[in-house]
Parts: sequence; C-alpha cells; structure tokens
Amino acid sequence: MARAVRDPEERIRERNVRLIIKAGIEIFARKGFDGTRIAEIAEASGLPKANVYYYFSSKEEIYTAIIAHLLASWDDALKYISPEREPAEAFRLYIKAKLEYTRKNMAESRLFASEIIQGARFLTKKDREHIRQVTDTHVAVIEGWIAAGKMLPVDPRHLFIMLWASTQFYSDFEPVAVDALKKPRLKADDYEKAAATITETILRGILRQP
Amino acid sequence: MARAVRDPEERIRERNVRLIIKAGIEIFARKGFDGTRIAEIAEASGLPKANVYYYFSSKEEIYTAIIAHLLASWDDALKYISPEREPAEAFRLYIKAKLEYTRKNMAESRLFASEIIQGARFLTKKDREHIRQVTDTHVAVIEGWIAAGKMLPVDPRHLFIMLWASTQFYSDFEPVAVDALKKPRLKADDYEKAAATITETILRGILRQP
DNA sequence: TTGAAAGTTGACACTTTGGTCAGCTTTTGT
DNA sequence: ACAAAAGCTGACCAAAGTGTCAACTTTCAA
Repeated sequence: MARAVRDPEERIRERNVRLIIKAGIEIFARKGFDGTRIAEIAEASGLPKANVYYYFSSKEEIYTAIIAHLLASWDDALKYISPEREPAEAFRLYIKAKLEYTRKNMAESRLFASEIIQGARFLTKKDREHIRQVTDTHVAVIEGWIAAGKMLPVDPRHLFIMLWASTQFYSDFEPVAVDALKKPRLKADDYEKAAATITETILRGILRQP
Repeated sequence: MARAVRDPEERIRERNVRLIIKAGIEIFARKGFDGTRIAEIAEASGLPKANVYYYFSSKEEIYTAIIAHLLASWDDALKYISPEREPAEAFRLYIKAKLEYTRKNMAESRLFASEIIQGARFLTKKDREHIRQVTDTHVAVIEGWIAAGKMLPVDPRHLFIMLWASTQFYSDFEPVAVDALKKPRLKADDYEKAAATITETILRGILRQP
C-alpha cells in the first residue's frame, strides 16, 4: 500500500508556475488585485486560461503566492544597517542597494506599493509582524549609533520612512519622476544621481559636523 | 428661437455630483480604475446606479473628472517655495503644508498615487506638462538660493522628489507607516513628529553650517 | 514497453459588470 | 396653476468575468 511515489524534478510545473508568477507580477502591479483579469495573466504567460487554473485554484492564490515571494526580499537592503559598520558607510550602502533593487525589480516594487495603497488586504498578520520586527531590529542599531555619539539624535523610525519613501519613489512613481527630472525615461545614471543626492543630503542631515 | 433658458442654481445636480465624486475618490483610491465597480460608487454615494449614469456617462468620465480636480491642488504647497523667502523657512512651511494636506485628504492622495503607479494612463499631456512646468519654476527658485550662497549645491529635482516622497508616504502607505512607527493608527502628532524629523534632517542636509 | 500520473485545453456554466431606456416624479419659471 | 425641464429608477441587455470539467496528450519510473 505504498503511497504515491513520484517526485520528478518538477521541471514543467516549475517552469509554468514561474511564467504565471512573472506575468502576474506585471499585471497585478499595473491593475491591482481587483483590476486584474486571469485571462490577461494567461495571455501574458503564454498559457491557456484553463492551464493557469491547473496550477492555481483562484486569483487570490496567485496573488498571495506573489506577495509572499515579495516580502521575502523587501527588507534585503537593510542588512547593511548593522552595528559593526559606521553609519556613513551603512546608509550609503543601504541607499545604493535599495535603489538598485527597486530599479531592477520595478514590477515587484510597484506591486508591493499597490498592495499597500489598496489597504494591505492580503498582508497577513505574520507579514506585518515581520515588518515591525525587522524595523525594531534596525531601529536598535541606529539608537546604538546615537548613544555612541556617532549620529545626531534623529528619530530612527521616521528616518527609515524617509529612506524607504525616497528610494521607492523612482520606480513606483516613475511617470512623475520622469516629468520632474525632465527625462524621456530613467536610466542607470539617473538612479546613481538619485543615490548621490539622497546619500549626501541624508548624511549631512544625521551626522555630526566635522 | 431663443435657446434653452434655464440656469437654476443647480443645487440638486451640485449635491449629487459631489456625492458621486466623494464616493469615487474613496473607491478608486482603494481599487484603482479597473478594479472599481460603478455599482460600488453608487452604493457608497447612496444613489441608484442609474442615477449615477444620469450625471456621468461612463466610468472613465467619473475618473477623469476626479483626476482633473486633484491635479488642481497637488502642487498647492509649493507656493511656499518662493524667492522672497529664506530657504529654511520655505522648506519648513512646505513640509508642514504638504503633510497637513496629505493627512486631511488621504483618499485623494492615495488616488493620485494609485493613478501614477498604474502607469498614469489618465493623465493628459497637458497634466504632465503642468507637472513639468511647476517643477521648473520651483527648481529655478532653489537654483537662485544656491547661487546666492544660501544653500548647498543640492540637485533641486532630486531634492523635490525626496520631499514629495517623504511627505506622501504617511498617507499613501499608511499601513506600513503604522507598522514602522508601532502605532495602532496615525494621529495628528505623528504627522507633526514626521514634519519635525523631515524638516530638521533636510535642513541640516541642504543648508550651510553656521 | 507500458500504464498511471502529470499536464493540457476547448467548451461550458454561471455571475458580475458597464451601460441603456422608458416611463415615472419633482422642481421651477412664468 | 401648469407645462416644460430636470431628476429619478427598476428592469433590462450584451459583454466580460471567474472558475469547472471531461476528454485528450505527454512524460517517465518500473
């Protein structure tokens, strides 16, 4: 009475799930959850609609799979904010990494922003607890720097919001960034210039003057 | 052969259009254009669906009416960035005004953000030209301050993006702000604390040291 | 080689949606 | 008072949407 045995390398499944997720990220990012049609995801992924339903049993299942996937990387750049580093170096690296991530993963970035704007309906309590906990950890690092006299006493939570907001902006609100910067589209050096301006301004804003 | 004569005070029309717009702002902000159902706007405004169609002939007409209305006020706070003022005072007032606006008009703020994230599909060329032109004007003011030695040479366009992003964040991404600040919800004094932190940090970041 | 599991899909059922309309009631200038 | 303009709305429709399914093809371990 052996149970089902097969554990093939799942190549077909893996590939199709990846195609669906990839198409889903793009379309959910532009249309939001309610605005997205499964048929559109199917078309964009090159699969018939019924085949999409073979892998996911509902629109919500696709969406939450994507959200879970995103959350795993949204705080990645925060690793640079660590007590062994000097604040100047830490913030410089953080800003650079965050801008690079957001530039190379525009759709993911937008989808996350879209989910939040639409009320964070599909973020679980666990997801939100994760955000709170990660913030706490890094707030503590900054408080340590302040206590050590390495930084001016700036509220760390509002500081993180400034950084998050400023870096996200270029990808999430690209059309406005394009207009404000008077460029036809944003390229790598626009992101570099952004990193430079944000870094310089913030560092002068939070460090003791030499 | 006189043309139609009546010009009543339009009280009923005014009131119902206002109710529809108000409901529309809330729902478009949360669901985006494609995700919004006219029936939902009708219910939220307390009018039968057919009555909504008596005033607006399509979903797009409601949406663009709202967008046009928003754009008229989105750059309102920029009036404080004017050459007669000293930069410190100007930025302080701008940050305060922008945060106040965004707090008191959360749905409008979110709807505008949502429209941009979703690709600015319903911003006309004229709208975008307006954004560009308003930015240019205020960039010139900042360049004047820099030339006068009243400010450090910070790229004005990226500076505006930092300010816009940081102030919008609290309303547009409220669920994340709530988690990051560990509050059950944001109240007036959280916005005041935000204004203080942003103002202090930015001013130190852009002004010559005394 | 083979057969059972995995994958594929056109066609279908059922629901929701945007938008229309005919006929009704209310408002208002005269 | 009254007629014409403005306002109102239940009922309806075509189109578009989500999700299902039975029958087919492909894959692969034994």
